[in-house]
Amino acid sequence: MNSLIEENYLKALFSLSNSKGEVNVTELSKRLGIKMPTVTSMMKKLSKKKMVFYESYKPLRLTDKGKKDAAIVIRKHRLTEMFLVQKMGFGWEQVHIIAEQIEHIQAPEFFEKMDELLGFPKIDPHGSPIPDKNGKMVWKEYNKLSECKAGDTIKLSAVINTSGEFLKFLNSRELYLGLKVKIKAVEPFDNTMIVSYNKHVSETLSRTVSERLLVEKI
Amino acid sequence: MNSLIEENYLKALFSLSNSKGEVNVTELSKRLGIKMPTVTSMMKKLSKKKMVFYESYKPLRLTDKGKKDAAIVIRKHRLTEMFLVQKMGFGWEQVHIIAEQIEHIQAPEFFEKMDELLGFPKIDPHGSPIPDKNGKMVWKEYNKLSECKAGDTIKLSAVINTSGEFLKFLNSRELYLGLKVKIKAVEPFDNTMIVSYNKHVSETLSRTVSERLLVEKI
DNA sequence: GTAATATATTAGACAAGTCTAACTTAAATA
DNA sequence: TATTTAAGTTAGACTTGTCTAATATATTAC
Repeated sequence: MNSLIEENYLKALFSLSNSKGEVNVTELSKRLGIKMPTVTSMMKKLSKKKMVFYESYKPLRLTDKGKKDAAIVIRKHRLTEMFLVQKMGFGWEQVHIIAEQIEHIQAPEFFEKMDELLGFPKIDPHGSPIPDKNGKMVWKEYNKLSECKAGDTIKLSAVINTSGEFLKFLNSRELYLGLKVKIKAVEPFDNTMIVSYNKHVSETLSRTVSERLLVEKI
Repeated sequence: MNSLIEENYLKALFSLSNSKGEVNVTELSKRLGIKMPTVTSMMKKLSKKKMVFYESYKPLRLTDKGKKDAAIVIRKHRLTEMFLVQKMGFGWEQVHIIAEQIEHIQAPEFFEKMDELLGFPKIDPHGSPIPDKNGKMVWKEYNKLSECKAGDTIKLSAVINTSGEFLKFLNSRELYLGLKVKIKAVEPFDNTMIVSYNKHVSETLSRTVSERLLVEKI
């Protein structure tokens, strides 16, 4: 079992590893707002617990166990955020700080239940994958279509919040996962997108739609 | 701001004071599973913080501030339990340990939201009052009617889980708060109660009903 | 009212997590 | 390559919350 504080180190190390590749003590120290000597001593401790590979002056790396434990904390964070928004009516801007606390609750059933009530989402509304209860996660961070700009060519990769209505809409326009789409223009006024794909030379997608489509740039 | 650990001391002291009147170090120590010298030193600390009145060898007493802070933790605990049961589908036996952790989350909005989603309950399903967000609580612990026995005379004091259906049922039998009721018999088989009140010489109440009625013994 | 017992406190140690100051190693630069 | 600078570590102190052993105060019983 990891302490709350150990969990925070693991989580920070996990997300830094994913965005930067190699992680050094300075970066981890900055991310956590904790001085370097403290970080060093925690790395030694986590090394003893087989959570990180640590050698003096070498970059920091999580072990498989460390990765798993970190992913589970991230899972709890993301499920909590979604639960707060979708089931309790909070706004997205409010939920991060609450989830930072709830992610440390030790009660797997609690998060299983959230997962169930949310319909077992695989990706959160930011396009970040939600690890499963064993810490396994689909390896990709997606962008929202709404964040792309005119001229981009992208591949549709996932959808958020798969309501029947939305899926029906996608079907009606022959939009499916894996599809290559070119963004022809973006209306500055209401962010409506004009796109083309396959035989569809000019299709209009509202902001409501483009925010629910996750894509990879090509 | 109190630490999680301070909160646990306050909570324990609060509930012991309510059930026993005077509280001594031994009792608090037993309740918390923490050795007496540790308790003594925490009492000194909480005394410095104006949370408890502490004098060597004297009984322990919470200050108004201490009571308020304790009541807020209890509020969070009780709201969490109700939320877990009523909104997330947990069983009553599962929720206590989870609530013990969530009660320490520092995010008033989170508990306000639970309160709202639960319809601002004043009493939890055990008949214990839920303090308001300022730590004020109605001073009474009720018993469930279902826990009374044949021969008891009681006063109906509160109802749990006030669905429209249930209120309609109470109305139809002319059962109202404040009513004096005599328990004539309890069926050992299904716990059905035979009661009399006013002009109703013999009325039958199912277990489902008697578990939702909170009473005071007379 | 004194002895025995129960209750409470003091003193000192320990673990976790933090810090600052001083020192070491590695990397960058001239 | 020698030097300067950046990065990392060691040493030692501090805080919070815990413990055990020893001591002090109340309470109970005779």
